[in-house]
Amino acid sequence: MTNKPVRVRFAPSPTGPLHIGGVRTALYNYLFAKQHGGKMILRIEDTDQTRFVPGAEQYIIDSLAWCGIQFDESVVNDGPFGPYRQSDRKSLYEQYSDELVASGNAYLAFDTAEELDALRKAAEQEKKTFIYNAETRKSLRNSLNMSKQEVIDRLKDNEPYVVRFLIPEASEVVMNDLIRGQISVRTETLDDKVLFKSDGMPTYHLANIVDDHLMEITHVIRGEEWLPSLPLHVLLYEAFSWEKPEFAHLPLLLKPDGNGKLSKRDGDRLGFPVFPMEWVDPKSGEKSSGYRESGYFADAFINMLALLGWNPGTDQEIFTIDELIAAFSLERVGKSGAKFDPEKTKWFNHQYLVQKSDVVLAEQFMPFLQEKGVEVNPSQVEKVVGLVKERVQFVKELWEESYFFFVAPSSYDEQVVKKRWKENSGAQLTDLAQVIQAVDPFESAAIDEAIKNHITANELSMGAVMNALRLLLVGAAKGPHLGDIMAIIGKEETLKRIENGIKILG
RNA sequence: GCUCCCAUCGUCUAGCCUGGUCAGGACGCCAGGUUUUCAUCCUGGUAACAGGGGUUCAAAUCCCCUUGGGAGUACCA
Repeated sequence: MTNKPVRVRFAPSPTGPLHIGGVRTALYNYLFAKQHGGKMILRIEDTDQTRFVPGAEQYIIDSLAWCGIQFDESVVNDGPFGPYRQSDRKSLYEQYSDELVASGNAYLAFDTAEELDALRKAAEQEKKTFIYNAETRKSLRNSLNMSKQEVIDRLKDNEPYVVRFLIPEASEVVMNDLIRGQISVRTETLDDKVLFKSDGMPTYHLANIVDDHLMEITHVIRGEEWLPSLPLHVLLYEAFSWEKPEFAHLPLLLKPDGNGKLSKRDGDRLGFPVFPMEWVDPKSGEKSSGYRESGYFADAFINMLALLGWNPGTDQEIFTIDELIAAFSLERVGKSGAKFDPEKTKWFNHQYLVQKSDVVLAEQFMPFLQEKGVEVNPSQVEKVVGLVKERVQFVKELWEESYFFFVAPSSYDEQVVKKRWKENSGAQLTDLAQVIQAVDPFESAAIDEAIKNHITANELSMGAVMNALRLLLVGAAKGPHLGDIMAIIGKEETLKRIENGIKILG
């Protein structure tokens, strides 16, 4: 490991929304950078102009901001190593491509895409894979097989060409991965990847190495899908005689059912979001749900993601972002893919919801109340939220557990009526209403005491009376302590509900 | 097909490097308890070292094979 200041980058391609696997990669980069007092860089890798999706770059920026992942240098937050969008760095790459050709590490190839396609198809017919390598490159149309003059003539004729990396023959590439340890591959199995495309843009492989070098990236933390191209990247660093960064390839996020990499489609198919924020495809108009819109807290979402593939080695599961920064380490990132569990994500959200103050929750609950046409003062909502927050996972579920604080029951749960409403219930509650009427001040403890005394004095059944009372006040067999409910809705409303209920149920 | 990576409860995982605790925790599920209801909460339970060979007094742990899974295999990233 070097002792240079840590610089890591998250380098997405703006070809669509960022899914949770990408968010996790960004998160691990962020945690690593923060822990080491280093810099976190966002670099947009848009070297493929054919895959440009409008809005994707902004989506990436916005959703990471929602997650609380901040960048020290990015397309919107310029720094000393910019620009941070590869299309804006276009003019930079050709010289490096040329340098590799000049040093004999790369060559020009004039094969057309159609020719190569045909070759691949033919190979496939024989159950083989066409590889542009030592075996085949000698019989293809490239500068290795041409005289200098022929190459010059073709260039003069503006014949399209690509630059391919010349994979060294018969040697072993030995690589180190911070998570997996040493990995080695024989160069015979590698192919001469295109570094520079005929459209004047570099491929990912070239741009990524050049930019990581120029931006002085010290640690490349990326998804495991990049592991197969690590040998190429290592060879590229060696061809340039550049110092390589450390590499860490993160295990993949797998779909909850069956196998395979988690993909866009899985989310709405299985009923949970795969994106941090809602995304509307600009072409099809198709909508994909997001964690933010589904009611997840950003900190709960991040906490859940952090534990998916990494663990602290202790029993702690709830972490603030600062605790994550302090505890994170690449050494404790697992090697195997993790199936994403939507249920546990909800549990995390519940944990965070309960921890939030009543003031904050009331504030977030207000819009839902307004939507229901309920008018209440904030302090009232705070009290209600405090009483019911343990019962829900999401703010939006608060209504279902607390509507009876705001509106009188319009109907009574049939099952409960059957079970709790007896012939004498009406008479008992009429008497009880008298007792309640007399309570002053109208506070939970005082109400409880009055009711208890009344029940004891008259030798009534606590369960029978209270359950019937709950039915009239709530309309169902649910809700917090009855004394608390009555105190909050007030004496007048309490009596009204009792009277009204007796009228209906008899 | 080929190359590379991976393999502990249904899921996330600890334990593996430095062999020797009934293989630990969490989510889920089930049961019991608390409670005037429901939920929370508390207690308990369910459930795993993929298989086979070695090495060793002793293997989840070290080695090999098999099987299974994943990724990559574009002038995409």
